[in-house]
Amino acid sequence: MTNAESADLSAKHALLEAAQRLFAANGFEKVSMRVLTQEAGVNLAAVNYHFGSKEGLIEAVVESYINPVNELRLQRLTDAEAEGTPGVETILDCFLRPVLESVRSSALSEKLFFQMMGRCMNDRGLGNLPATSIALFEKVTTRYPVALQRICPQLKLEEILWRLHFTVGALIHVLIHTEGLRIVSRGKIGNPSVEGILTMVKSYCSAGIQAPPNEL
Amino acid sequence: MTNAESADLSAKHALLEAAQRLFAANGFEKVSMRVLTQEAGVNLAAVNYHFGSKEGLIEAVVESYINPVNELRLQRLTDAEAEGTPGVETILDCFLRPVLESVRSSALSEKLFFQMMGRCMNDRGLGNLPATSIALFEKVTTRYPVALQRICPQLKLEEILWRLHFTVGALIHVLIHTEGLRIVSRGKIGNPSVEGILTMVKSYCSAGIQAPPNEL
DNA sequence: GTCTATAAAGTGATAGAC
DNA sequence: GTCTATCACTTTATAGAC
Repeated sequence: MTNAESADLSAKHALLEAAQRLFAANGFEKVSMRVLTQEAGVNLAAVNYHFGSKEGLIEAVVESYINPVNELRLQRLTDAEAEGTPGVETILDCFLRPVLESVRSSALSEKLFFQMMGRCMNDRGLGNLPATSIALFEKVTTRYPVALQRICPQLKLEEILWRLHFTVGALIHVLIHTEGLRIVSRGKIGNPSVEGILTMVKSYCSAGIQAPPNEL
Repeated sequence: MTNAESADLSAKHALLEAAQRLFAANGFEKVSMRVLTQEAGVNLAAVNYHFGSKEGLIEAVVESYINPVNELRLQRLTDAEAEGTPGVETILDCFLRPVLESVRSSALSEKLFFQMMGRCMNDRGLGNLPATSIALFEKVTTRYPVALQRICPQLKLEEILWRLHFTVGALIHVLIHTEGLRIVSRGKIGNPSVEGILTMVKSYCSAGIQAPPNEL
C-alpha cells in the first residue's frame, strides 16, 4: 500500500467514523461539514473529494448501516428455512436480531448505534435511500411476508404486509425513542437489557401478526 | 374587534396556516422563514413579532396538533370508563381514533395532516416538546396503562408501558411512512380506507398488548 | 490528496421608519 | 402591526496552489 492510498483510506475512514458519531447524535440535517471535518481531523474539502458531496457522505453512512442488517436478515431466514418451516417467533427473530447484532461490529456506543439505525430507517423516508439499499429492502419485504404466510395461511398477503409495516414501526420507535422515554417516564419502564427488550418486542409483534384476520 | 386586532389575527392565522402546510410536507428544519412568510403573504419580520422566533412558531404549531389529540384521548377514556370497564379494543379505540378525528378540524389534506401529526410526535423527540404538551402526554401515559392493567391484571405495569410504547411506534410509522410504502410496494398493500387501516392497527396492537406476559 | 481562500447563497433575527 | 434594510453568521461547494 502506498502512502497516498494509506492517507486516502485513513482520511476517508476518519470522515466515516465522525459522520457515524455525529449523525447518530444530531441527525443528518443538523451536522455541518465544517463541524464534521473538524471532528474528523481532516480538511473541509476532503468531504467533496472523497464523497462528492455531503449527500454522498450521508448515503455512504446509511448504506454501511442498513445493508449489512438486511443482508443478515436474508441470510438468517435462509438458514431458518433450511431447518424446516420456521414459526412466527423464529421469523421475527431472524428479522429483528440482525439489528442488535450489528451493534457489535460498530465503533459506536449501543445508544448511538440504535439511534443511527433508527435514523437510517426513518429520516430518509424509504423512497430516497441509495439504490443498493432499496434493492435489499425489496428482497426483505418480499421474502418475509412469504415466509409468514406459509405458517399463517389464514392471512391474506396484503394484511401480512400491513402487519410487517406495524412491526417495523414498533422496532424503529424503540430504537429512536426509548432513551427519551426512559427519561420522561422517570424510570417507570425499568432497565431491561437489550435482549430483554427484544423478547418483549418479539412477543408483542408475534401476537399482533397472528391476530385474527380482518375483512379487507 | 379593532382593525389592529383583526390584522393581528389574520397575519398570525396566515402564518400558522402556512406553517402547518409547509412543515407537514417538508419538516421543521427544511422550511425557512423566508419561504414561509412569502407563502403566508406576510412580512418576514412578522414571525418574530407574533411568535418571538422560528422555534416559537414551531411550538405553536406542534401544540395546536398534539394537544387536542391528547385532550380527546383523555375525554374518550373518561367516557368509556363511565359506561363500565372498557376492553382492550375499546381502550385502543379511545387512544387511536382521536388522531383520525382531528383530521377533520384541520385545513390540511388527509395525507399532510397525518404526516404533520407523525412529525409532531417524532421529530421533536418527546423531551423538548412545549410544556403544555408534555403535561398532557404524562396524563395520557399515566391513565391509559392503568385502564389497560384493570383488564389485563396478569401484566405488570412495566410491561404495559413497553407495549404502549410499541403501539405508539406502530401508529407513528403508519402516519409517516404509509404513503412511501404505497409507492415502494407498488400497490401490494392495497388501498384500504383510513377506517380500514385503523381496524388493522387496532387488531394488531390489541393482540400484541394481550400477549402472554414475559419474565422481567 | 491536501490545503487555503473564497465564492455564492442561504439563515434567523432586529433596528428603526412609518 | 407592518415594512425595509441590514447585520452577523452559517451553509455547501469549488478553484487553484502545493
